[in-house]
Amino acid sequence: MDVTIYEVARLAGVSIATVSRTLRGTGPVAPKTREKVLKAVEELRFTPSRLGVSLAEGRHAANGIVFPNLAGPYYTEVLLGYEEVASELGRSVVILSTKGRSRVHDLVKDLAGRVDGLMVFGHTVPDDLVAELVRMRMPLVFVSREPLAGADTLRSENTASARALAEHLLGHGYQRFAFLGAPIATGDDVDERWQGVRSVLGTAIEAVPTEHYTVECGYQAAKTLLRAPVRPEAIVCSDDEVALGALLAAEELGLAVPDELAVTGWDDIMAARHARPALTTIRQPTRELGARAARALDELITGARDTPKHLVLPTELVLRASCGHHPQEEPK
Amino acid sequence: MDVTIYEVARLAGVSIATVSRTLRGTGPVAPKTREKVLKAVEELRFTPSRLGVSLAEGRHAANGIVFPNLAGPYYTEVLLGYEEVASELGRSVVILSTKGRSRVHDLVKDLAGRVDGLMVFGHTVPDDLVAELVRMRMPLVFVSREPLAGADTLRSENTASARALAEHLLGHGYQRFAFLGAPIATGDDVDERWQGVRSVLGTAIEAVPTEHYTVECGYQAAKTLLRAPVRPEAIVCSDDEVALGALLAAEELGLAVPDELAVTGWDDIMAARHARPALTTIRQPTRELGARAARALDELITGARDTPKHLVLPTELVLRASCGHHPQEEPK
DNA sequence: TGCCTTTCTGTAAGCGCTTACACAGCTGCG
DNA sequence: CGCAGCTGTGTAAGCGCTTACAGAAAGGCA
Repeated sequence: MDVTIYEVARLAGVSIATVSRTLRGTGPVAPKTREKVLKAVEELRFTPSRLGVSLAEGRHAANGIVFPNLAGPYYTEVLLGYEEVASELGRSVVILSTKGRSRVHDLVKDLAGRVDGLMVFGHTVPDDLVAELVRMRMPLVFVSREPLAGADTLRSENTASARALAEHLLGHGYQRFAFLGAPIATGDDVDERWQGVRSVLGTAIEAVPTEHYTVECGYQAAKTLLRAPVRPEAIVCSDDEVALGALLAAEELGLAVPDELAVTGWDDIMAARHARPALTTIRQPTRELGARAARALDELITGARDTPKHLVLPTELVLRASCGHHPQEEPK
Repeated sequence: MDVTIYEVARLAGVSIATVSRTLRGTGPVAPKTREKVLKAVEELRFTPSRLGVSLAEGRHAANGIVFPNLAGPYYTEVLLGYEEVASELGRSVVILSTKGRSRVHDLVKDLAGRVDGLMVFGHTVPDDLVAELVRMRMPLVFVSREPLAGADTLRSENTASARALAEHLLGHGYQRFAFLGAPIATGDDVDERWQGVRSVLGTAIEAVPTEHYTVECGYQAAKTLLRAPVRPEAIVCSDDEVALGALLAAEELGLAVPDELAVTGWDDIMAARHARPALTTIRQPTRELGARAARALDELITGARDTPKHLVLPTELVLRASCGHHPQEEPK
């Protein structure tokens, strides 16, 4: 990244404008001139400076993404879908993880200065900053968050599948339930799941918070819960990782799953399939979430669309062994 | 990102140089002037354009990272460690996934134009491009690749732990082995693992290739392998995902693990712990790999160091149920 | 042959910052 | 009182590109 357009121009015996035109294909260039320029470019191994181009064009050709962490497969998958499409559209992806960070505000702001648009998970960015970004017309797509004005939102369906799950569990004959991993923020995915489940089970289900949505926290909370004098027959978990923790706790306490205790997860991460018993869960179209976010962002950035869009993608109930026995049962 | 330093200067009644100096803290500024400037900045909600700053400073304040994909937890963890430290050092992270991409050459080149330094996994970048990047003195750190001139390399230990694993398996009394997920590139991690294992087991172990290092491919290859007239007593897998596939295949074929078949993985991903039987594997310091890469890159970028460094991080054998029964055995 | 187009190329003005350099106004000392 | 030495500020030259505009060369037509 040392040789500039000037040196190419000098070597080719033309002006920098001609070099630029040749390389970008804008404006007419005589075949002979083009040849000279290309030869000089080749010889000097010239690559236009991204900085120069961006400054002149007034665009970064890059997208940002803000996520809490990448620990689980969920965020990873979304990120992959996002990066793939962004790359297809000629944009790089700049990442920012907020987990365990102070100064999130500054970090996000810095990120915003490097990109043409931003995808944000849930509530990882403080509300006042969101407002500021909206005000300065930064193209924004939120994933897994309730709709808000001035930005796209993209979610996977939670309430209906939560109901379906709850009804399936009722079908198994369970009567006492717990929801492990109670919602932390109103309007986020977990909150919707909780609302959906409760709308079916009513007072038969009790919300049990966990500190984080991790295996470890799920394990701790489940151990406490399962040691209580009256324990639930089925534990609906906020996500697969918490559910895996619950499985560990059950195993440790000598409770057979699903015979003595049913457990369900959410997301269908890889470990869900490999756990024993395999985890009943709800599959999200993670990859597509990311891909759609990238496309939506592109529309906003290019100005192909200027009214926010709010989309909800369908999910799928995946029945495995952890919620009870299914002789010939037809998955809904 | 609309208001420029000129407008701030005008509003504050000073020159742009003074604004710049105030904001950066370079050079002296009279208290009263500073006040005026800060007030104007506040009022206009001014944030310096990253592009302008970078162009003038001649640096991006960003690092790149090239990985094959993010499917498994391995790359994810490394990425997280990398991003965390990079962010600490004031650098953003621009990602590039090469999986399923044509034009990798162009994509990497574009990436190189956006960052001050690059971390690259294994052999994801074509050799000629690597040579070119080295030639143009782009700071480079390779992870999980054999040392090469002109760049840092960072690996986790493979050979010794492979030997330890092989010896442990011999201790269980097994005599026929297979290595599932045979090395694809010479000098990469898997190759080293294979070499290490073979150096102990010699002709008692046979290499069985898989198309990719995934659960699916491991499953397919294992099924074929286990149906053969003479099947191995222990399968050493190139990584955990392949091993999980092997577990699935064994289950499907009605083979009890570990009683009729031992299986081991590599990496210690989350699913390894939750599989049943839990997977014996070798833990890599993934997070630290990323963190160290970011620091090494920083040294190279700032010029604190100019001779390449080649580092190997230790790994740890994690004994679980899948390799056989351990009554009171002391893990090595 | 002369003039109007077209085609091609160069000049120069940004894009938004940083910073070397010059200079003005003060302070303090001999 | 004069001058060296500060401190504080502005001017202007980049950083590496894109592109509007203008002008030169060449071709077409009457």
